[in-house]
Amino acid sequence: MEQSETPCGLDVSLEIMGGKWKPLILYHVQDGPTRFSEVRRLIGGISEKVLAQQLRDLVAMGVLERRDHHRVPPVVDYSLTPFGKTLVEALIPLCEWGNRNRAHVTKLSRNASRMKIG
Amino acid sequence: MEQSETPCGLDVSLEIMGGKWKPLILYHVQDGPTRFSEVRRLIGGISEKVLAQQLRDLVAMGVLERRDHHRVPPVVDYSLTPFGKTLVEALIPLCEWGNRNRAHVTKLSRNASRMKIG
DNA sequence: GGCAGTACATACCAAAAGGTAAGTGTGGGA
DNA sequence: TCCCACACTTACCTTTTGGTATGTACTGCC
Repeated sequence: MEQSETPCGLDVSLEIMGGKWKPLILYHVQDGPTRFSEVRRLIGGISEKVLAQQLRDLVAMGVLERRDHHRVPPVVDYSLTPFGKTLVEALIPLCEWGNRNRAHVTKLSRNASRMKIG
Repeated sequence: MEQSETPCGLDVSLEIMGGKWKPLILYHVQDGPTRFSEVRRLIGGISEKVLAQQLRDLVAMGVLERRDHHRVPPVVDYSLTPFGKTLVEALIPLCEWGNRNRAHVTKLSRNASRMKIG
């Protein structure tokens, strides 16, 4: 990206939210403080280990805030920082694009894997 | 994602453009037909092998079109399909977000790696 | 023949990301 | 005492992605 001549900030955005799970985590936390187990449930299919790791990164990058309620059993929730909210706003178009094109892409994926086999 | 209760199409978008290089490729091809070597130059830091692989995927998913000019030396260019254009449009907010927050994120990255060492 | 330019492909490996299984700490209740 | 719920952590492994080095195909030129 260092040699790019056009202004593209995707390297920056991707540094924060790149990967399989971070975009989804950010999306699902947008409605307010969300508990670890609830984040996991909303996303589906992510292991506790990977979720913990990804949340830790997002907190470190200042887009998520972690609040420990000091209870037993533990109660911890995660919410977007103001900074994080700006990022999620930038993610929404991509989310909507996905929704609009879900059927089409599903078909494409099937065709693509057929071509690989054939 | 299957168990998600809120409509989030990010799984779909990420299926097409997920990963280190695809977003950047899509961004850099938006101005019209772009040759393999030019894509590589614009992006910077990507190997020929990985570029070829990523372009192949994007063509397979119908967001890029490959045109071979049947010359020697070979002349091949890649351009966005109409479908691909809609995707790049959805990527622009993320790109702009990255540009706006580049300095802030650079600082965060430095702090994050310091914390890991310390 | 060798060399050039271009767009790949192949072989093998490194690095990163993700996954499964089991473990830890804490207070509360039976 | 044991068991529970919750949010993690640790150990070890698998899968995916990216990387380096080299090779291939093609025509034209010296």
